[in-house]
Amino acid sequence: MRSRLHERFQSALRELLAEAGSQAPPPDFSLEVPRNPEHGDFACNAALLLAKPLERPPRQVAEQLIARLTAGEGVIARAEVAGPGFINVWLRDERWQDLLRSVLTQGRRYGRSEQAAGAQVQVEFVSANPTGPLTLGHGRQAVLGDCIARALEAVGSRVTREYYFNNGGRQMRVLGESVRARYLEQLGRAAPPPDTGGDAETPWPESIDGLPVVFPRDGYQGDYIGEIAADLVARDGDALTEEPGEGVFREVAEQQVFGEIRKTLDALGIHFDVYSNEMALYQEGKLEETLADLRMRDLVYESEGAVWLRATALSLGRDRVLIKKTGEPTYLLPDIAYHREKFRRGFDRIIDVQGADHIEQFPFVRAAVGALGCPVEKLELVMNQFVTLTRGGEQVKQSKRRATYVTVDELLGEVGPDVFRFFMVQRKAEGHLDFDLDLAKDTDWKKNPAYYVQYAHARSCGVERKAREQGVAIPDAASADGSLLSLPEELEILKKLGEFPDVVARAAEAREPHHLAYWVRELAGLWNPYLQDGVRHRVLSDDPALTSARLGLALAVRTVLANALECLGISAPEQM
RNA sequence: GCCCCGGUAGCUCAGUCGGAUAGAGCAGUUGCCUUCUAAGCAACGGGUCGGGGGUUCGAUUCCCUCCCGGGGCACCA
Repeated sequence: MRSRLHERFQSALRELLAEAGSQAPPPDFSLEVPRNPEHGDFACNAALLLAKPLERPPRQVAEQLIARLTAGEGVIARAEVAGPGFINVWLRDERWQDLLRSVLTQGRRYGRSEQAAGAQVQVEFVSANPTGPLTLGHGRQAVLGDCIARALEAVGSRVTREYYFNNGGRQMRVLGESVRARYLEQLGRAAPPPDTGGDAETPWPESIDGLPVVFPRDGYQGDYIGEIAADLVARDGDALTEEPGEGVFREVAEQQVFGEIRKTLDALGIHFDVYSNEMALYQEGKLEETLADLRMRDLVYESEGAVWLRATALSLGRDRVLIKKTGEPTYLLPDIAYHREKFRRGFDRIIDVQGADHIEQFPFVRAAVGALGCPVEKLELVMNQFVTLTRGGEQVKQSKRRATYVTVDELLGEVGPDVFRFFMVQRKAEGHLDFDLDLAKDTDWKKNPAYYVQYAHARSCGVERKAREQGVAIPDAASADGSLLSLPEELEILKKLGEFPDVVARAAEAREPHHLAYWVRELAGLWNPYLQDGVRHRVLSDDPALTSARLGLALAVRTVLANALECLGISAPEQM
């Protein structure tokens, strides 16, 4: 609806400019749905922008534009100049009523488009290393990344969802050592680690009561480590006590932890197309290759026994270590190699979704792959801030170190995936998110926005069920007739439905799926009261024509609610 | 100290590449209504858009500066 009107404005602008002998291209004007309905269905600021190049007062320009817009047949019912020179436009009611038919015709496709048809996009997200269960921050990112992917798919992109993890470095070794220590403890061959209260100054004894302390100082304290160890004891008894290093334990732990992560993601309805890892890059020689190519461009030097990236030559603030003096790479080198592979795989667009604690690294990766000749304008970063959890009106303390953080699994157990997803996606990514557990657990549909939206859908289905029971014919795309939908609230709902394709497009382009969550809440906020009223208007009434029209509206709203929820990966139940 | 992100109603937050009288939900007050699924509708109250300066027809939005909160500034991930 908006895009057609936008074209009309654009051609009117061109005419006006040409007439005045101006070579200037039409300015980038706005055409928006105004907050205040008294300002029309759409409001346009074009005349204000054109006033200067045309050297005429804005209101006069507006008049001339209106004359051109309203000439000939009309989707436009009326247009008027307002304020300093805005043009407010009202469309004919029929234009909105026709939406009923077009929504029902398009069905599940309504809202989708081909704006980005065929674009190959990679979205990399979560990418948590398999050292423990997913935390709320990961959960937020999982939902965010998946919703971005869904929005992109809705505008025609072909999306590869990808999960990359580091499994070659020190953290995985510590993971293995932690499991080994618990294993030995359970067999009575090692002492449990002392509680230092997280204080790095407290000494770490080599043994307690004659038993060695094997648990590493920076080991993983979560219960899941002990569980993995217990599995090993049950499976192999004490056969592993003589294992030389942490290797066996590390492999088992990685497999187990990663399996759990995938289960969690499954429960969230998130499925990755590709899992990449650091070890594969090693095995394929990608690190050496990348290092050699960087060296060729004089971006590598050695100092203090380490190998450095000369990032200052790429106008970054400082140089950074690529290979530690221990001979082990930092995460920077594999990250650079990995991103280079992304470019080689031919994506049109590469989107990294990363937590706020990771963004420091991004400029270095981008600069490095840029220096290696990759078209970095295709690479973009979506950053997401942390999640805090509020329970009983108080913030829940989270400490990764002491493993007292709340996991995605725990929360899913309390609220289920639909509520979890809705709450995680409803805030813009770059802002902090306060997860209000009391509200999330509240099953009162009126209060809990996730249920409120789902309930709007379920109710519409209920209306249809009731209609069938009463033997009322269910309208379809061919028989639906919106022309009887003339109550203000009905037109308002139709206009809302008309916004949906624009909302999807915006969510996709801006990588901001929270707009969808807001918008669908607004639609439900119009529809639930409409159904609730039942006095001023009933869907099922004595008037067959009106019943058919309103039933058509119910079907259309239900379709759009379902489509919007689909974009958010949330189910649209037919009953609640 | 430097970098990134926030600061909008009592609370949680939207706010369209600069637009008109700044919005929603929840919470509060008042009146009405009694339902196609679990009550809804209407009205009211509530704001120096963190402070100050600048840019211009116009700034919550852009620039500068300061304050507050979160995160980051490793040969940790």
